[in-house]
Amino acid sequence: MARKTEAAGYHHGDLRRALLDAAELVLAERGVAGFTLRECARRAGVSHAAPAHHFGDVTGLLTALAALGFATLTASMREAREGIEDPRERLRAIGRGYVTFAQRYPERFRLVFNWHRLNHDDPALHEAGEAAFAELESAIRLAAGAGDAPLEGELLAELVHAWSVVHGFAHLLLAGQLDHAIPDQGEAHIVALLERVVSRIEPSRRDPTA
Amino acid sequence: MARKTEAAGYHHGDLRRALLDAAELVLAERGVAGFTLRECARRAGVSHAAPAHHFGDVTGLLTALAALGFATLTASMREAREGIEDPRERLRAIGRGYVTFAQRYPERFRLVFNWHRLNHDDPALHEAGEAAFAELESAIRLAAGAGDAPLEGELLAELVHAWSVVHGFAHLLLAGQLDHAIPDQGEAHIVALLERVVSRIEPSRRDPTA
DNA sequence: CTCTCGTCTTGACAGCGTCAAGATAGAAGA
DNA sequence: TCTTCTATCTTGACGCTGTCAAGACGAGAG
Repeated sequence: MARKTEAAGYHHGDLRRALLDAAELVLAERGVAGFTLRECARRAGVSHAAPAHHFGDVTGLLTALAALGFATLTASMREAREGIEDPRERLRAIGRGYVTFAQRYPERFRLVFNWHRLNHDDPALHEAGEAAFAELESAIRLAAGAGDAPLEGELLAELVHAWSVVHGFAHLLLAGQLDHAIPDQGEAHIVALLERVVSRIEPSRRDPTA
Repeated sequence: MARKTEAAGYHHGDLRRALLDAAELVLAERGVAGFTLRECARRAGVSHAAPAHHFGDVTGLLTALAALGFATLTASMREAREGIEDPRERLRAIGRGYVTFAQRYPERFRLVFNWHRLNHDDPALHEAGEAAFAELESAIRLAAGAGDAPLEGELLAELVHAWSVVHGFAHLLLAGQLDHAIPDQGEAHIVALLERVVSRIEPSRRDPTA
């Protein structure tokens, strides 16, 4: 509805965009496992073989989708840290944004970090992943007061620790594993728990330049 | 080869076991995404519809496999903590065992924490997951000196933090995301990094009974 | 007006999960 | 010993999937 041009002719006009939109829906509804090229084509109103001309195969479409997913993740982290000046609080805000993304778009989160069914040589995917990583890295550097020191030793450990914490929390949450620990799965409980967990990220506890 | 009975008759004898063995191989080779019932049946030397009589559908077989995977994870954590008395070192050893499992059996790890394609109402799966969780919980309680206090507040946060750290590290490692941070992916570098990250798990830093 | 080329369709193929129906063989009962 | 029963496994079919080859279409260039 109200798309740019609802041209139903032989040539679609912006099929690539339409397929990505459809794929987004299919992914959200059916997950990575239930994702189907033909269903995407159906929703975009084209034949089953049309997607091949724009994305090659199913891996190509999922990879393009994953690149967009990374962009959304980056945006979620940026939005969360907006306006926060204190370096350590800023870092934790980014962590919250990371988990928020996973909660809001669970299937996108799963797709983006899915080893299979993704073309890891794709430049767009790689670049989008780098951008998300850079968001984390710069926050860590700021919080640790590391400037542009080489990313190694305790500084690297601090980064990987922070990343692991939020990544693991998000994954456990989506996998329903926190049910083991939290009987009451209310949103408020989750937020409170995340707050306590994120508070364990304390970059300047040690000398990051060691 | 040298299976119990190599009976090639109409009745297999221990087809359930044979299918699980075959499925283990298929999973390791092709991953969860490339897993197929028919390939399992082929390797077990039976018809394509035979697995249905023992596992219902593909979800049933994967769920049975996941239960076994949880058992392996539990064993890996137990083996890692064996003989270690110091509570905090014991907890970190369990974390190392967790990551070791993921490195040794990447597809099992992915399967076990896969929300889709698994029957979460299955009692065997639930029990096996509970056992793995109990390993972590008891170690946390010991390290925090919490006795049998209710699992909430800072104690709960400590548990979820420790779990998130190792779970996130394992996932990032398997997803190849640590390539962003570590150019040299040598095994020694990974181990050293994991050691530094795991050392961030410090249960008695605060009052766990708060 | 014609040609060309990128875009999309049609049709086919093998592989997949699942279901229904039938074949088999070991065990249980006469 | 012979029969019957029942769990186990096979066969065949269905619609779905991804992918490929060939052809139809249409817009823009010459």
